[in-house]
Amino acid sequence: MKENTAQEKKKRVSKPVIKRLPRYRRFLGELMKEGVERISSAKLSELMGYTASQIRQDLNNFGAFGQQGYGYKVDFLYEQIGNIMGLDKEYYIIVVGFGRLGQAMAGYIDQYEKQFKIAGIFDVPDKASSIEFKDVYVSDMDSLKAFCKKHRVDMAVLTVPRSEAQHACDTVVDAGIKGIWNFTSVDLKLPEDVYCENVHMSDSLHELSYHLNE
Amino acid sequence: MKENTAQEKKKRVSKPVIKRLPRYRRFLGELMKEGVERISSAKLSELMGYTASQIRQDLNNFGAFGQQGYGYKVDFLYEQIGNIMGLDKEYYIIVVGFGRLGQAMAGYIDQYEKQFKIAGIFDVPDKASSIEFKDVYVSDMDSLKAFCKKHRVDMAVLTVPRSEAQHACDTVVDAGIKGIWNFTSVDLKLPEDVYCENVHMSDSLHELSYHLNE
DNA sequence: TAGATTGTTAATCGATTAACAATC
DNA sequence: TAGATTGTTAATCGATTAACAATC
Repeated sequence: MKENTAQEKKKRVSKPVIKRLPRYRRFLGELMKEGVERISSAKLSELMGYTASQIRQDLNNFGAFGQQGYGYKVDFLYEQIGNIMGLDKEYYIIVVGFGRLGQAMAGYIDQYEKQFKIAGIFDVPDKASSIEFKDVYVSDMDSLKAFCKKHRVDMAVLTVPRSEAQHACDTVVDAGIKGIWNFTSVDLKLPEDVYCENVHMSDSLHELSYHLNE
Repeated sequence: MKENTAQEKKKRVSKPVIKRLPRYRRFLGELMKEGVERISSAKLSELMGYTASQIRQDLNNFGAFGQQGYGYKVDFLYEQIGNIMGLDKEYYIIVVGFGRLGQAMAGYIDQYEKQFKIAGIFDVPDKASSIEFKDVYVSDMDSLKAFCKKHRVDMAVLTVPRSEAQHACDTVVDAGIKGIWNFTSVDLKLPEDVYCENVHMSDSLHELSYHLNE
């Protein structure tokens, strides 16, 4: 994972650009469904609310995907952006914390994110093995590290209670996992080589509250 | 909600600042729990990873909450930021879509977000009234508008399937709701006076995938 | 008072937008 | 070829950081 890919030849891509990538792909996916074959940055601008200039700048961070005088081929661009984000590969995920939210996320991943596979589910002993998700049993947290030694695991979804968050995180990091999808409303302390994507529900709700009062 | 509050005397506060507010409050809340009474921007900087300069700039968008030579009183600042975000008020929420995710969110709000009250729950007829959350029955979507006429409703949590998202959104907007907490992985089309806070799970997961491949 | 730390103005940096030459 | 639209360089705008006078 450290070859000199398109992403790395150029100087580091900025955070705002990366944050926009999934949305580009999502819109292109919609266009594909509607049978649209090509699109110009101007049309995409109208659709997405970014300037055409920004769209072209964003894409040119990764390569020249368009054609002068023509625009972009929708399916080609969709695929390219997918590749840039690594969505051409498969990922094995474990779910840590299998309450309502953990179950919802496992269901979501299973149903909508085909290249992400639920490899294992972990929770405290009294919840462990009392429930089951498809063909995956819920195991005791204590067996997490051993499990990761035995099976490939690329990321962990953290859906444990606030109070368990840092401890669960430490366990997962200790097991060698490098990607965390964090739903715990806590900012986790992490080593540098582990990437954590936060879904801070509480922050999000409070921001909504702010805007209602503007 | 249009008085000349502190937020509005000064020129419009920028989006990045607003996004940081909930996180400030969260950290201050932690400090309070630990019994810390005062904190300087320098200490907070260490803790949160923003520069001290940025912290002072951010706060001074809303007023002068500190004291030269002393720093900030933790509990006072916590409360002020809460006020700025409108967290001194109560909000009535309806949950639209009561699958696993809707149930998880209702549970989360009920347990952790005390000033947000679950006023009603809506889903399609065959799910309606088959389940129940605390003292709230699940009603048919068709009754949503009438419900909002009768009861105060400040926001709607959308947790319906992708395919139903825009329709559910239209229903909610038609019922006069001005705040939407959107979990549907779809960008909703909205009138200008409705604010929508998105939790795009799919985008978030794909961003994580990107970073794993850097 | 002296020391500390804010509030605020000025300087820098980075991201967005505009412009246009390259080219399909 | 003429028209359209990209890729890319240059200009602008906004956000972050630095600096320092005000003041507790």
